Amino acid sequence: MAPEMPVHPSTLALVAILGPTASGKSSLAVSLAEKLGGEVIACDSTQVYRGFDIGTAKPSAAERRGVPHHMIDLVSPADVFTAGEYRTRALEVLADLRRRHRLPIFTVGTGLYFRALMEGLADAPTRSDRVRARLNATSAKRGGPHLHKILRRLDPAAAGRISPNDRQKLVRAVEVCLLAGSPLSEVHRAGRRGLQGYAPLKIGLNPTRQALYERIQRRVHLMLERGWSEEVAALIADGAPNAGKAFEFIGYRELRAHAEAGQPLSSTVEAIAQATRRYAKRQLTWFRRESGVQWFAGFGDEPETLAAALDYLQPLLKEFQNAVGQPGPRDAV
RNA sequence: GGACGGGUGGGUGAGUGGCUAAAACCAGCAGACUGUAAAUCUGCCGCUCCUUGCGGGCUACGGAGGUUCGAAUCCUCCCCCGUCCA
Repeated sequence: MAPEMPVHPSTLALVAILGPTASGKSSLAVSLAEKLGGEVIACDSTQVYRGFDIGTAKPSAAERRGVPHHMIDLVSPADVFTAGEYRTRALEVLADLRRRHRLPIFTVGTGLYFRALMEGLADAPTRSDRVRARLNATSAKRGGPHLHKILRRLDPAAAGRISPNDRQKLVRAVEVCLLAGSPLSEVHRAGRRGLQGYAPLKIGLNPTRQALYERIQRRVHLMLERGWSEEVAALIADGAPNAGKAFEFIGYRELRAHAEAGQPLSSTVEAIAQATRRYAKRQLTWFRRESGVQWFAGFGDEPETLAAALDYLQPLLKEFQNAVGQPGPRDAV
């Protein structure tokens, strides 16, 4: 989307490709990077984990075709990575690309991370495992709605927005209230600082539901053929913690259950495909709300989609100085 | 050929006379989501009409009849499936 305001000389373009899993974001990103002088920045909560490669659809060296990729393989399986860390580190990457005059191209699978980057996060305390342990213990003892009662006292407005059954969000809300010493709603009201100096050009991939579901089904098999089970076995052998966040990822939890409890492979495959479909749906729900997205009907690896995306982007990119294929910085207007 | 058991909404499956358009779960669809987000949570889910109401009509528990004020639920016959006996 073209920026509404007059373009300040220091404003740079930023391309973001949004789409559900298996819609071909990575492929399109690499092609665009080649054509436009860009580098790829993954915006994906799972690809930051080292060792979790096949099931997170991390692009292989061959698929990257020499285009630099960022925000991949940042942490080990035992770590907990968060939206806040994503923002911090992605800002560093952006600064680096700015210095080198490269066009940032995001592949966005995790809507929250992208929003955290673009709109910022409130100045809230980071997660505290100590507080969480306490909250989880009491809520386990006193029942689910107990947390909700606490939150109603601390922050009635937030309590109104969060379901009494939503333990995860309740824990976070209470945690912030306790650590910040003021209601979460107030912390949010204080505002957040969004990304400055960039004009986001958003491309959405939206193949038909049926085609997407078929591709998901095929991709599960493909990943297994590439050695997904072996990867999981190796991760278990290397001591990747069972309780760790990374083993919550789709497919990894199912394959671990398959390896450990001996679930039949066919039902495992079905479970993975199903979970992936539901995930894709949630992603689409999120992306539909994203403003200024130019939607394309096909998959990102189809030549027509690439051509259409270029048609859309190239005229817009003329305004900015960080896209190659342009005659450099323009000195006359 | 005989003896049992069973056929319920897209699937699994509860329901043995009215409170049942029919539990629950799954699938599907829609939505929310500011540090776990591939997570977590919410709503809808036979068709249809409108004055959108704990509203009206229609269709529905293998098929056809019957009993009853009232049947997915009881009876009769038929069809299909499973197990066992011949």
